[in-house]
Amino acid sequence: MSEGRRGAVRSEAARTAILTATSSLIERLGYDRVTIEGIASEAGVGKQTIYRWWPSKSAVVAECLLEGALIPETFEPQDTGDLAADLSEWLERALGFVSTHHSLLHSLIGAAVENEEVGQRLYERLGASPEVLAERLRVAQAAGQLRAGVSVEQLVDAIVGMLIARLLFGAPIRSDDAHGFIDLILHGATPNRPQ
Amino acid sequence: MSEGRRGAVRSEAARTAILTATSSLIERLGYDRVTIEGIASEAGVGKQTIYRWWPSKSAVVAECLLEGALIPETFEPQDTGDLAADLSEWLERALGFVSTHHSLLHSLIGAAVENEEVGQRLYERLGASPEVLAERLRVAQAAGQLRAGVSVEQLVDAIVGMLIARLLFGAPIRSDDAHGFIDLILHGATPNRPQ
Amino acid sequence: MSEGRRGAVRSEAARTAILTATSSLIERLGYDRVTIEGIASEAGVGKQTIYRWWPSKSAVVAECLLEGALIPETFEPQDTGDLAADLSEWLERALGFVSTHHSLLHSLIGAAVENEEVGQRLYERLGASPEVLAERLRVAQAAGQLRAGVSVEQLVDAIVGMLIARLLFGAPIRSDDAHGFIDLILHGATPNRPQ
Amino acid sequence: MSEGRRGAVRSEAARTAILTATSSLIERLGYDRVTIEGIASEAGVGKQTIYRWWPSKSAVVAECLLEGALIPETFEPQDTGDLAADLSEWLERALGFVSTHHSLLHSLIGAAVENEEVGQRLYERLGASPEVLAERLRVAQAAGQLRAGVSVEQLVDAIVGMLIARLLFGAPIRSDDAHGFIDLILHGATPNRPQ
DNA sequence: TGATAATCGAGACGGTACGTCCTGTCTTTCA
DNA sequence: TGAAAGACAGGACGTACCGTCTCGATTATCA
Repeated sequence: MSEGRRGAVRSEAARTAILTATSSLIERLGYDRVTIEGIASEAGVGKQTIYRWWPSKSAVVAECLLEGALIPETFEPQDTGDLAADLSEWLERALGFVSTHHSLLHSLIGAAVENEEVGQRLYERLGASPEVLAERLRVAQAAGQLRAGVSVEQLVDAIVGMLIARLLFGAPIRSDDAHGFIDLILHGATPNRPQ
Repeated sequence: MSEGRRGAVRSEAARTAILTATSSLIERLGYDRVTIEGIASEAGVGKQTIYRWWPSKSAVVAECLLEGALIPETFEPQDTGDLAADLSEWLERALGFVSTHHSLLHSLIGAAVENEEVGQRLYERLGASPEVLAERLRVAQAAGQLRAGVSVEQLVDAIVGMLIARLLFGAPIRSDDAHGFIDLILHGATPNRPQ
Repeated sequence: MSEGRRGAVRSEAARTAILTATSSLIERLGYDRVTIEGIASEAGVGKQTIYRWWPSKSAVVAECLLEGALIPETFEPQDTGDLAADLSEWLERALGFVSTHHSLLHSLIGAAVENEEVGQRLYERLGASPEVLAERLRVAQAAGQLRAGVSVEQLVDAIVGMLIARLLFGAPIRSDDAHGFIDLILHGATPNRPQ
Repeated sequence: MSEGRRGAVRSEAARTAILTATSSLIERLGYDRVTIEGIASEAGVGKQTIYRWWPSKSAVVAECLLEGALIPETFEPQDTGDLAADLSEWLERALGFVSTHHSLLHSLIGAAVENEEVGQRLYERLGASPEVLAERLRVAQAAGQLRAGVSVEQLVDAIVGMLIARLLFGAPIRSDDAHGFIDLILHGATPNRPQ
């Protein structure tokens, strides 16, 4: 078990202070106005302590997301058996959060561009991770609630993509869009479907 | 009629040189490694000439997009009467472009986070502008090819959002996803639709 | 006589406005915080109008001195026949002016470093020009009031130099130093002189 | 004892490189064509390292003078008991130096206008510091070699001032002026002195 | 009296340097 | 020996001026 490791061990206090400071600064200033020096100073920590454990600012942000320091809530679709209701209810909650934390989310998309891991963590936090949203869809697929040939990945991309697109392009976000959007996705845009 | 404007007039040569240099540098280095100083030097222009006409790097990029300096091609859905075919064909072209210019597009999303106008111009260039994609959909709606109650905006967001989501989250992009995705959107994910 | 000069003639109004603006700005800001653009703007004049007639900022200052725009008073030693009294009275006035316009004079020394002509004009304005102070001394020399072998130039340099040295090195300047200094210069520092 | 100072210590190598580069550039280009960026580049140093320790270009020059980087020689009057001979010999050396380094000294007067400390250091370097030239004069005063009522400060100002005046106003400087000037100062300009 | 030529205010232009901020690395001291 | 403090080389920022140029309007002379 012991592999001859000597000397002081990584300070949990410092690590926590860094994540807290980062989250707080991002909320106050937005991602791109946050600097490593600002984090170090806010956290009462040396810059080197940050660089020792993370390769970049965006990596710290990724860990903030992982720890729930930035987005404490979780958004998981339920499984009541009613796919449309479950998805609508989930998307309503997600859209509600996004609309009230518009600038935070906008910031995080910026971080995601720099660092793919941030994107993944963000994806997960909003309940759209492979293990959560996709799982719910796969359950539905298994229950025959999805057409044959429908790609779960495409389905997820359509839903999450709508969310991202609204954030990026400044379109208004209202949680009561949720039902209509899920209806569109599940039942299609055309009036008649070939059986 | 004359509104008393005196003094030398804006140099079109300088303006063009700046847009050209910016486009070239973004393609070579990626948006976030491009600097105002780099643009000025590449364009053979003083920094002040940039700051005189644009407030920020991202604003220059927005104008590059507007002028077609970054994305010369345009992607407009046709109107053959067959909505599914038109959209599939268009999305296929767009996905093809995106997949072969992955890093450019990734860059531009970064610029779009900084500057909403970049997002709008990017949106438009990909054929998803209100005047183009949405127009095609409205035509379809008028022709009864869309269900009542379907929001054209949501439809567009779902399609473009998918594109953005793939770019951001590193998912593979292949132009032969187009048909399946349009089918999903138009006909829905569920096997039976309440009539 | 006429050498075929065609076109508009130099605007005296512009010339005067420039000299006035320059003098005013130097008094308010000090020579080195005055800029050509500042002068042009204050004078309501185009930059080119300054560059057309003067090669540099310091040349404008030299003309300001020449016109008495910066130092309206003149300081000329009288000739009552009493050399010591004349010089004391003159130096007292000069030191009085210098002590009450300390920062202006300091500024002008800066201009003199850049442009020798400014030095000459300054020199003249304080009454130490070859045509004035040196002339008074030459009169005294002719009247046998100066020793044989005494160089008038050295005498002038000693007096004016003291003034400059005090300005440059921040020593206090009081007009009642004048009598003692002239006494020193005229009668020497040593108690006994070889006859 | 320990006053709790943590962190890396000031780099003597950087400090020396900056002073050396500054001196070299001033000699090559003259004070006003030297820039902070030029110094930094010549010294292989970041600009911030200059701004961290000096508030301005002229402050760096003051330190150059203090370290003897610009004027390595020192000019101190001897004390052989013969005041006139000591001062003549000293002034001859000083004038000799000034005449062979005319443009350097001209430059330094420009720096002295910007920064009083440069003036003081320059003063000192030429042997005219309170602790040196004035001391020699005070010794002479104590030995009864100066008249009662003669101000040592005025004496020093007359001598150094002559030097400055010649530099500023472009008068020729020749080291054989020294004897005559000291004779003038010590024995006065007038042929007869009231006993 | 119209063409020519010079001036004027205005202001854009290519540049240079400013002083500040931040990056990522290295060094010193403390606990 | 890990962590704070902080100095370091470097690079970009956005601003201020430089000295030149171009623009349209306004004089003045000459043909």
